[in-house]
Amino acid sequence: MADLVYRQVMRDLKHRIHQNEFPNKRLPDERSLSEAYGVSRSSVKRALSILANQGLIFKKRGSGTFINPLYMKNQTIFQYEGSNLGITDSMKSGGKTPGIRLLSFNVVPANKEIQQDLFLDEGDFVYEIKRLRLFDDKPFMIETGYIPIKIAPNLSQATVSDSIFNYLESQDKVVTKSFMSIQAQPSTAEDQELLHLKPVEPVGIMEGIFFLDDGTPFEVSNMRLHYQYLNYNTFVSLDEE
Amino acid sequence: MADLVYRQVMRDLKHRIHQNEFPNKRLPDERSLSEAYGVSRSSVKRALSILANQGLIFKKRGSGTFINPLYMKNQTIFQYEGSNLGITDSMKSGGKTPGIRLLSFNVVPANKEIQQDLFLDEGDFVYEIKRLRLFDDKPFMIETGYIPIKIAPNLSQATVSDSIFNYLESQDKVVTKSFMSIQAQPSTAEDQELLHLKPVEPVGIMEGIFFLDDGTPFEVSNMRLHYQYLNYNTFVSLDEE
DNA sequence: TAAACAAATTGATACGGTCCAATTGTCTAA
DNA sequence: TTAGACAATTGGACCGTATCAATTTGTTTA
Repeated sequence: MADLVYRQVMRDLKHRIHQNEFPNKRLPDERSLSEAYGVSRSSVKRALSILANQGLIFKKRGSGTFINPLYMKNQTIFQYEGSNLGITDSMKSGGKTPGIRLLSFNVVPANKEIQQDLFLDEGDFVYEIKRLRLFDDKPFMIETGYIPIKIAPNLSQATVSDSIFNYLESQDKVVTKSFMSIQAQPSTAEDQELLHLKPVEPVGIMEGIFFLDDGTPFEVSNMRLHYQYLNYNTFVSLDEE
Repeated sequence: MADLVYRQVMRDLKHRIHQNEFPNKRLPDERSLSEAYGVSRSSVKRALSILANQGLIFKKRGSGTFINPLYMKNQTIFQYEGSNLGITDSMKSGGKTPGIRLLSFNVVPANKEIQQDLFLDEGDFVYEIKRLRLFDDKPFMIETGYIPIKIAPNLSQATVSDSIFNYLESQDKVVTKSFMSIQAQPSTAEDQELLHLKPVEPVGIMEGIFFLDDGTPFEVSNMRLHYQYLNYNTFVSLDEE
């Protein structure tokens, strides 16, 4: 994984950018980089185009390749790079202690919507996992997830009380894609109780469908977040590449 | 623009997918496509990789390329493709009538945060444009935008009462990238008045920094949305390409 | 019949070449 | 002095090839 040429170039450039090796905010041209690294120009292009998609650099034909000044100026807002899909891991990386309290754990027939989202048939069953997520012992999110039993037939109460994504990895299944939808709503009585919210305080809603590597939809998840913990950052590019 | 080979292939494949030309959810292999379209395999790969990033298809080495079942089953949630950055255009595409009411229009010195976001120096001035956005005559969003005067020296009250992005296009400046941050908050008294909200109803906050094609940060915008209108959808992939 | 192996299929990586398009700087002519 | 022509630089598009790796399929073997 770490030996791919374009990834090496990508990583090295990222590193050099962080080291402020290009104070004039301008990278060497592609042909020079190709020669300097001893790789083909195609590989350099590939590395650069990934960095551009991540918002680190901007390419301008006829002029050169430049570092996004914002990326250097305010690194905190740019935490997007290498973003994590799983909640547990995202938290850990912040150096805080994540916690999980299992609220309920059932097997139920999939309703119409879930059938559609998870590509199931009439009569298929799913786990319904309702969990309260904690952050340094403070509850911040109510999560209701649905997972087809035929994809993970061995889910136990113990497994589900920990990170499901970590469990999956141990089964050689990797979640690398997801479709997310973000909304806001007034809090319900249950929200207020579980998340310690005042009546005027809202919840953020994140609904996600998570996919395995091969495109199989694996889980639909409905997350109700304490509003102060919802902060979704993303770099949007309309280049369609 | 429309004559690029990989875009033609991409568009044609997208079209054929919509026409349900691949009922077995499987696309022809890359080599066949290359031959059928009379283009190189590289171009086919490029087209396919864009479609994969958009979540339309999944590629599986050694097996083939498959259509994301969700993409066909529920097209409404997948409106992401070809997403629009500008508010006005996004609305129009929905077949509804967008409206703008100018609340205030001033030139003010950029504060520290704006200086940082827009890469300005101490003492630089920016337009401060506060507008109420309407949707079929119903207010749904309060937008406060800041634009450096040195980038758009000729902004007039009339210009600003219409779509700024459309104005930019007429000046041959294109906005293709943005950095967005999404949050939720209880509504303030002003929110409640302008957006017709009850006290318990929240607002969605979208903050965005918009970039011109060459990477120049062009505008910071703070958008307070009626919570029922905040619905941000996105396809997330951890492949880093 | 089932397991092991071999071959064909299919996408991934990487190279290097050709030509094009946008930008910038320079030189020239009015 | 300035406007326009020209050349050099730099990224973009596209092609074709070679090789590798994962998966599936077919065949052989125990």
